[in-house]
Amino acid sequence: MKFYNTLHRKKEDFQPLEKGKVTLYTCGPTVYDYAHIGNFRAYIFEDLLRRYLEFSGYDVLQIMNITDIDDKTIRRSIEEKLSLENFTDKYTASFFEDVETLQILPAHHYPRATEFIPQMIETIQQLEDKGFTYTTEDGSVFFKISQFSDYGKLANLNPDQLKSGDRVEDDEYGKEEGRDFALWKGYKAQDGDVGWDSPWGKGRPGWHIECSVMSTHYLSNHFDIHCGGVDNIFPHHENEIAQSCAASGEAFVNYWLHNEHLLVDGQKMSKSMGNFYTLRDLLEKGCSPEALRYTLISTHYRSKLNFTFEKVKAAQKCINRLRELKRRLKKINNEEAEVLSAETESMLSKFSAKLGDDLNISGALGELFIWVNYLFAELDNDKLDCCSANGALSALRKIDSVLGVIECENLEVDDNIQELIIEREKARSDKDWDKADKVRGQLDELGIVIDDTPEGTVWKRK
RNA sequence: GGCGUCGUGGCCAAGUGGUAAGGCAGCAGUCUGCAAAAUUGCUAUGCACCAGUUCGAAUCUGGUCGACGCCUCCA
Repeated sequence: MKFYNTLHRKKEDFQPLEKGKVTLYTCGPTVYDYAHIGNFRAYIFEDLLRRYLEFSGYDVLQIMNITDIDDKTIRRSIEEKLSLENFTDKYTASFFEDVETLQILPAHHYPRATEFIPQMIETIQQLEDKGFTYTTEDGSVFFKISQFSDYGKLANLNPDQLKSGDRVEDDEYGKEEGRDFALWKGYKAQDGDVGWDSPWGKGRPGWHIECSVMSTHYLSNHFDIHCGGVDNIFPHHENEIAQSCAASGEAFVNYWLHNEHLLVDGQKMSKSMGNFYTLRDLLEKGCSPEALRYTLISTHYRSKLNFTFEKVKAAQKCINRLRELKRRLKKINNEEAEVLSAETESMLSKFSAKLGDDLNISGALGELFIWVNYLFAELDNDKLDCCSANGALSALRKIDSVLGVIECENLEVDDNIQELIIEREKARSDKDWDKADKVRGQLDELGIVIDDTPEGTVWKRK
């Protein structure tokens, strides 16, 4: 199994620190708004990684942070006249709802930044004791990059060439050098009633320290994998490395995995362009959660993903095909023993091998569909015995433990749809084809496709 | 300016030296009350362009063109 490690800009064999176990930290949401599908691309990539590691037999411990204290959460909570806690609780809850909707496996812990203020202060104190910091007049504490010789290794930037000033208008916190970053931000009036006491006065933690403290709290100073979006490589992850290594004196993370961004119609998603989608927006537009999941999962994580509704539609068709296969396989006697045919075993091993090559999902799906095509042909020719069918069903379940798109049929049949189907069945048995077709048209408008099989009518999403 | 990614059929996309996986869309046949689904057949002499290495290149080397990202708090 190998992954592309941003730290060395190449694929590397994956060797966990402890045999059979993986410690995984995945950068989570800043809860100041509903997450958009670009955010979810990251979480779904991380979910695929987690599921594949578990599929491969690893015992994974995953931590995801919830950033509930930063400029945006403070500003927005004040705008909405809510306490920071009430404000962030709302969006944290909506995040968890979305995670569930998308069948993302929950992390084992979701630490919130506000729950770790004492630990952050402690770490900043350590850094201060070791001479990595300086304090400014307003009670802010900065990390002094010039003290950390490895700075820039992850982002492949030369720290001496980091321009100071270009994009940093505010030295409101009074740093010595533009490239230094805040560990602790002294209290300012615009922070409202948000602030904690510290050895440096009232204030709040910087963003980067949060991840350093919470990751090592659960996973120890040195752990296996840290994920996030490419935009986090610099400065966020670079700063995390500096803080963590400086504080502990130990190595921090062995493998850094970063996902590329999602584009909408070839362009960056933005509210002003009107191409900004939250999960809720897309569900309202009639996309199914599993089609969205498939869409987000089926492009390699290090490639840019251009989100289009054509892709969602294609994804839905792929899922329908897998579900249809499952339905047909289930029709064959289910009580007998399971036999993995040579084709099925071959598919499983190739599927796994492709994913083992830096999560080559397209290659893996290619192998899956070769097998799917083969099975449909066997089914059509009545060549599949029940034991092989059971084996195939079992393989399908294994595959879905990684993909998470087949079983999650949250097809609660809406009564209206159910009634229409029954109405059409009756018309058909009366050979009232006009009426049957009319009802089918109505269902079509509801996004439902009818499939008359020898065992009765089956329906699915368009 | 520095660092980095990418360019494969109508669309998406795998393939890192041995002669183009897979999905979607499309066309035709079988099946069906008609559909849908499934199935069968068809759809890239070519992988941005040029030159080179090689018996052989989408894959390696050099160059050209084009798209994009990051360079301080955005997944």
